[in-house]
Amino acid sequence: MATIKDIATAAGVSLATVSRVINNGPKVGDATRERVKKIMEEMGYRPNANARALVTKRSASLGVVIPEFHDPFFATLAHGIETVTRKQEVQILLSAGSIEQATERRAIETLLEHRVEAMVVHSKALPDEEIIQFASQIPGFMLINRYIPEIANRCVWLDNEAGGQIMAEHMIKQGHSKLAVISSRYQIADPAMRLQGIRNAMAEFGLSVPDSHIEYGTPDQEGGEQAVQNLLARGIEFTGIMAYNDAMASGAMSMLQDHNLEIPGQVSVIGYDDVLLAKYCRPKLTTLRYPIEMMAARAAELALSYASGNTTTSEDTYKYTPTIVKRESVGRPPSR
Amino acid sequence: MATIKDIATAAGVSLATVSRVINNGPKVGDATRERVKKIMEEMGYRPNANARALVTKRSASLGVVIPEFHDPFFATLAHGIETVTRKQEVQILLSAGSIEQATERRAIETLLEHRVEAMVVHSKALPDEEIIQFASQIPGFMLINRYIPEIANRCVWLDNEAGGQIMAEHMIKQGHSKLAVISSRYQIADPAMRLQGIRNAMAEFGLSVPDSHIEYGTPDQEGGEQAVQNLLARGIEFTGIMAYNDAMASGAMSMLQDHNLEIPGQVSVIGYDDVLLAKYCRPKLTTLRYPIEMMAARAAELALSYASGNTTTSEDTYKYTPTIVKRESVGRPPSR
DNA sequence: TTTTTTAATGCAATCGGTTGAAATATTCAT
DNA sequence: ATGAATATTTCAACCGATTGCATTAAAAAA
Repeated sequence: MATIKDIATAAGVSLATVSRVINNGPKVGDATRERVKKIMEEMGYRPNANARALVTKRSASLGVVIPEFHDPFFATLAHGIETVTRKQEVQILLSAGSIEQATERRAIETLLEHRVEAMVVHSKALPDEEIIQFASQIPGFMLINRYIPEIANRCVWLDNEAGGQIMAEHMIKQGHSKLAVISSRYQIADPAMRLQGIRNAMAEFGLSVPDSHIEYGTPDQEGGEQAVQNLLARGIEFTGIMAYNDAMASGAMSMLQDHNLEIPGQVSVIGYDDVLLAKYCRPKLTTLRYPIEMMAARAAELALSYASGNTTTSEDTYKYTPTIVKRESVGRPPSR
Repeated sequence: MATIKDIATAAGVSLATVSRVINNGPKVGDATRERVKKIMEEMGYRPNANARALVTKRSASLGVVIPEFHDPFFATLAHGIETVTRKQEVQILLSAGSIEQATERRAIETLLEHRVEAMVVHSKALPDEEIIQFASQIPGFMLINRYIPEIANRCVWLDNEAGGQIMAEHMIKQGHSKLAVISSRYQIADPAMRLQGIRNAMAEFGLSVPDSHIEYGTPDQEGGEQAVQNLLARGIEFTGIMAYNDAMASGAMSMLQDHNLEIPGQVSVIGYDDVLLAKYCRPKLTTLRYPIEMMAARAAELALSYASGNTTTSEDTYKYTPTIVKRESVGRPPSR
């Protein structure tokens, strides 16, 4: 592959001049510029991004750490980031860290080795201190879906508790009082916060969620199916189910339907996240909109902005609150 | 960020020695090795991947070009790649090219600038010659989901025609003879090939697909909904629908259900791809399994292998054939 | 103890660019 | 025509590593 030196030789000019042509720098005569450009074209020259990053200390790329691509939620997140990197002509360097301390750490370190000056990180496993450490080390470090007060202006996050509250309030206002909860068994903050929000709302109306009405499962369709199965097997009575996410909600619906329970006629189901699936399943899922794409885009913009030297003017905080999306899976409880 | 020189100074040794410690090279005394390691640890040293790539001409990363992350199909593809890069400690550099010549080309060129020696490319818009050109330029270039005879050993692809055939045969064997087709309106090879396969199968049984029974739409849920709407509006009679992909199939099912048509009681629907959605929708979709994750992993392995100097022993070809996944959306046609 | 052999370390060139300062060429006003 | 001002172009140092070769120190053999 042709180097800048080859071009310089072919064009009969110095390296410096070629470099200036490449970067559309000033101080190059029009004639020379054209000639060099033509030769670059002919020789199929491509600047070496590594060499460039080395000397400029800028990499024109944004690092992203997510647990996995597979999950539609993270795919949407990635898509949000992509919309801004595309606009800014920045590359995406992806590193997957699967909700495990070691892999998350490794993922960030790899990005660090590539000297990406901006990164959007989704980390649930690393302790606060370590994240703070990274954030202070990397100007363009942005944390998504997690809030750490010490680095508030580096966090783009969703108010999970508010979401839980909104979810429960909606169900209660529809007339439900016997509500079951399907939560995630993973020990990260989110399920706990959503549950707390639910509890708050229930308390507000003088209700509560007995432990017997809470089932924990893997946060996917199977988890949802099993949870409902358990609930049913234990003979729990409920007219509504609040799920940790849409996948679980969808699994729950499947299982309910298998037991010939009508949705929302006999049981209402509400999800969380509003991923694609919510629109595709039947009945269409009433859920909470997690504006992850927008949030991811915001995080990417901020990361890039901080990386290029900007600092927050105020102690901005990037908190988002989910909103309810009413579709078909929630209705009034059976009158009986 | 500390450089190798800082470490060398701190440890009182030369750059070369530090470099050897980093790379676990030979020719370093045990005592020195330990001392240097300790200092690297203390100073939080991270080798600069750019500098390294520059001198070694190897980047330890794999480039990926896909149209978008959002689509579950491509998310799965990316996931397949990730399983192998994770194992081989290789980074993923993602570049999105949205089924447009210009962006696809740009995406590949960007990867080229980063001197990634291995890449997995999903390109539908670039002409054969250009792809061949890239392939000859880049030893580790692998093309996924497209077959170009001249570079057969660089292609990992699905036999779309066979898929169409299997799909139609299955429907016919179930007893269907009045079949409608919902295809994609995008002018890429895939829809045409799937349709051809369908035609072949029909012909085999003395049947055919009149143009009136084919609807074209965007390859997503809306497209599927509209297609069915059109079919119904035109008063076409059919007992089965063969969709271009699962999203369209799911849209089709929604619309059929909105018209109180039972699936599969009155109308059977078959999809293509077997993405997550197929399991989540109701009734669960009978579809063709597109082993994209496995294929992507294979492509990534090959890319990495070619990149590190291996060549194919034979004129291997990496063709995959879809298999049918029987779920709930296909049954016998109404006896009437 | 001296000479070989082997192990450990350092030197210095190199990868492909960027960029401030110096050198050279060109243009303009006088 | 001449010196000053301005526009082009080149020089050379540097970014942070790797690596073949030379050098030095230590261990083994004579």
